[in-house]
Amino acid sequence: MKIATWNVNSIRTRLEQVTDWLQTNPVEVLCLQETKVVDTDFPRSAIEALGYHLYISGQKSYNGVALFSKIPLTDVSIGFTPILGPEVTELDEQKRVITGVFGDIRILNLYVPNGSSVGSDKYSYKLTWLKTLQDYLKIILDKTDKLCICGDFNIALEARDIHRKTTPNDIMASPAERAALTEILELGLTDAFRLFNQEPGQFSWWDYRAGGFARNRGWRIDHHYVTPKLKERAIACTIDTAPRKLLKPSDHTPVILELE
Amino acid sequence: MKIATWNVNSIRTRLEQVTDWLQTNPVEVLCLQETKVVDTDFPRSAIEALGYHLYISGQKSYNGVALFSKIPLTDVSIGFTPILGPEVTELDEQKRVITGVFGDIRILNLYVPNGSSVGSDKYSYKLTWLKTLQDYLKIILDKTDKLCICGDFNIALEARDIHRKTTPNDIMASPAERAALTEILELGLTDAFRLFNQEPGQFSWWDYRAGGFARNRGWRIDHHYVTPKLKERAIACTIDTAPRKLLKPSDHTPVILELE
DNA sequence: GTAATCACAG
DNA sequence: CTGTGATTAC
Repeated sequence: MKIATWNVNSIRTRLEQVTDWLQTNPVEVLCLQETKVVDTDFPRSAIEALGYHLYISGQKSYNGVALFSKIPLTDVSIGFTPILGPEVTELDEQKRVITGVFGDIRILNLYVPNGSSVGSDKYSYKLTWLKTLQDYLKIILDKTDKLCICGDFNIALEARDIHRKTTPNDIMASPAERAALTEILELGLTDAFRLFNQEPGQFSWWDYRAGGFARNRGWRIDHHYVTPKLKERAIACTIDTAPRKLLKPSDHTPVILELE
Repeated sequence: MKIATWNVNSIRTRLEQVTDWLQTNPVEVLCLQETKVVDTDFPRSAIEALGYHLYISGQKSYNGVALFSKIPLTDVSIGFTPILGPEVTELDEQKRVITGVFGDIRILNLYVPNGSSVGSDKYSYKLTWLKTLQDYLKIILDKTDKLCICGDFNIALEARDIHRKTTPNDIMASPAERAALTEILELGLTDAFRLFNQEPGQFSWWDYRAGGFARNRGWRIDHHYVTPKLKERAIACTIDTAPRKLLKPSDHTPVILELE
């Protein structure tokens, strides 16, 4: 089975590209981020017409996540609150978390905050959010040993995941962000992409500005993280750059994990 | 020779439609209104590539007029000020007037203010502007007997030029507007379109809202007004509705005057 | 209904 | 550079 993740930067603007992609890439599960639309305006029918069940959590203008699945998901939940309780409802105002179970695999789709710039209020929010995610995962991992977390993490952990040298002041590569994500992975999660590919220059996002894609000035910030039980079943993990080459593309491109 | 007028509602948005139209309608002169772009950003080269000389006067966001001509124009001037002097510079802040001479014919391209609603500040501005136009034309007509004024007048003089009954409160059909334009025409100008067509339901503008074009709920507000010497040479005056049928059209469509 | 700008976010 | 949304204008 295949599980893909794609930050589409507006599902309404990208709908045709998403449906086209699903027709040539009929993955079992597609995790979207930055849908940028409230649930009532989500273009459900175009996706349902392709045989997918939809689970969505969106807001006006910003953020928003969606899960498309070939079979109905069970135990779907939205946000941190269902697991962590009412102390975290404020963090759920931004729609960044949705999860459900496909067969025996829990899939968690995340849109990690960008953080804007190191030291900003948004940076603090990102670190708080990651700490909360860690708390959330501890509970989830008590309940399942087959978890696949995927999404736009807005963090690149290693130099080879970035087209240029970075400094501690670079958002998405700062020590505190990397430490927060590393602590999370130490709960027992593996970067599925690096099971199969050790090359530098493997990117999933290229800034729209200054011809980032044309010059391959990208970052690998869209990830699949899996528990040991799923690591055993991983067959491939690939980045599909084709959608990024289209006219009016998202700044991100899909990443696909294949499990047996 | 053919002289066309077209309110394009943004030359940048409509550029391809304009160049397509000029290729099938290689008129000698095209007068544009509502170009909505400052002169430095006007897409000159696409028009020049079709063999036209350009004379433009634009501003940011609003208004803006342009003259395209197959041969260089002489005695080009912009605004009322070159003729009426510094007392009218304030009226020239909005770019609505451009003129030049093609062979022996002076062409004056106008974008008359819309006026918003009867009694508003913009309505007063429209009436003041029309009074100033009258002063301007008195001087122009002292110098030439071959004048063709064309543009978006934002006034329909007769009931047959409008799809519905109007009241004195209707902008573009109010008595004061009609009187102001009638006084101008009494300087010796003739509506070229009505030399050839007496039918009602001949429109050049349809509101984008409520399917105005589909229901033919239009107004004839784009005109050619000519002096007697040009009236003698007029062969035809037609409205080309084809561009209004395209995807993402201007709300106006071209009107073409043919002279011998 | 369509387009332009601005402010905001990424 | 791209997207959304508020605003203004026609």
